[in-house]
Amino acid sequence: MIWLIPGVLPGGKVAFMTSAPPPTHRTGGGRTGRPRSADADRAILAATREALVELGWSKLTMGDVAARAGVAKTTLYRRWAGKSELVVDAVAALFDEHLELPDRGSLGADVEGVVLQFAALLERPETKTALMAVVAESTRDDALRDRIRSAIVDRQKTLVLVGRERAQARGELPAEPDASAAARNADLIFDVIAGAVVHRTLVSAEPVDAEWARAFTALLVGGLTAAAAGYTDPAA
Amino acid sequence: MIWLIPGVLPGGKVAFMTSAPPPTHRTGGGRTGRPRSADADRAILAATREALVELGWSKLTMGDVAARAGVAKTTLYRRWAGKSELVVDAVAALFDEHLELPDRGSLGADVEGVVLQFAALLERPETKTALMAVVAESTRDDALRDRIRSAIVDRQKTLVLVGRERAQARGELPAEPDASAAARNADLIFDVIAGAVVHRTLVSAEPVDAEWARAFTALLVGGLTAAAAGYTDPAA
DNA sequence: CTCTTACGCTACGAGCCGTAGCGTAACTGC
DNA sequence: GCAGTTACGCTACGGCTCGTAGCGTAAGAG
Repeated sequence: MIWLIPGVLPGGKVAFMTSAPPPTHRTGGGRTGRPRSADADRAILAATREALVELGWSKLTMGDVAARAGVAKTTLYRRWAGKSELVVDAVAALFDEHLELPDRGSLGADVEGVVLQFAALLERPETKTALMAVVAESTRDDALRDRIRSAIVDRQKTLVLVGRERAQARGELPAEPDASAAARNADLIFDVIAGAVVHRTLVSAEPVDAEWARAFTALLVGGLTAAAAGYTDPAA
Repeated sequence: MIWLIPGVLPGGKVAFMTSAPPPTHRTGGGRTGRPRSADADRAILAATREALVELGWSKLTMGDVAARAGVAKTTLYRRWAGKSELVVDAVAALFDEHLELPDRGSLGADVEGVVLQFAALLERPETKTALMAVVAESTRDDALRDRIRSAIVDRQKTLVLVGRERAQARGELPAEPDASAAARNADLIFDVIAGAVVHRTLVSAEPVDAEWARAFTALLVGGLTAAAAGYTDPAA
């Protein structure tokens, strides 16, 4: 059983948090009783990020976070089902704050921008140690997977959609024939960009610098324009 | 301090395992004393894979694996420093067995083949739950990172190098100007392929089917040939 | 037959988990 | 104000996992 409760993240934006029991997380209106402390939320999430930097994912404990935040351990468990859920919300706030896509004038420049931005986010020790861990956890927890998707992944995917729209408006890319093909294509591009940056940063453990971003962008944009020109396997 | 000890994996191939104390892991010749049981090695690694399938990474414990393998818990700790190291060796054996690159006649066909092969490996519950977890762990453990690299990542990268060599022999791709550029390029392609497949499988949680593999291959090969034709950002 | 190393077993302190129980604090509606 | 309701802090707890120590035994090397 999963409850979806609208909650307010540090950025002031509304997100959805899944909690264990029915935690009635409202901010302004409604029910009776003592309301949950928004200060506690902020303190807990900030403490979580701090603990991630100092201890990393595996050595981070709920008790430690509670102590840092100055709240009781039970308060954490009243709001989050466990470490994974807590950490997802804690790092999701960073994605909220640091992802944007200013128009840089060309498809290539836009791609390069988003690559560097995403890479900068992944270079942070909080995200570096947390992201793969929660993804690993999500392979056995569908609710957690949905939480990651809505709190983190979808925010990145938006950038791809915006970038493609701009490129089409500029005439750099053709319009998609139908909606489902467009969606498949966007998913593909998203997996390629996000996957390459993540793999470079976390598996190969080498920096996404300007040079790499340029080479990657050339490869991707080349592929996109080639595909637009009707490329198929020459051996087929 | 790290020791590198040649050991024999299930496939019969020789791999390198890092153990905590000086465990003198020899098979045929050398020192005095009772030799380590190769049967125990096989049983432990098989038990680890079995436990990964049933329990997943987070609920797998050293005690459980020892019980399944029919050995004492202390024996595990005599050979592996902890859960991460053990799991890396356990899944590395799968990569040894299931990665190969038959010549399919064209660059596109080779890419598609390796994508599907890698995806099939990632669809297994053992690898699915383990790979991201150990990568996450490795962000705070350099020795573990090296172990992952030599036991898993380098085996995949070899396929990229073989594929490129073939493509160059076929005339599908030009020869590289210098060695360092060639290495950078191979790293880029590797991060793109492995990253996209991993991201698609584990983050987007959608299958790498024939259709996706074809679309991805078209994108990548298109980018490679475009780059070979001297593509640069048209807005630059 | 001795030396050396690996193994199985038991036992242990330490740490974290997640929850129960209780008294208190904060806010709502009457 | 006052009752009703919900959140909070605190304490305590059983249960589990960790990683190690100690000891007697098993298996090869010389």
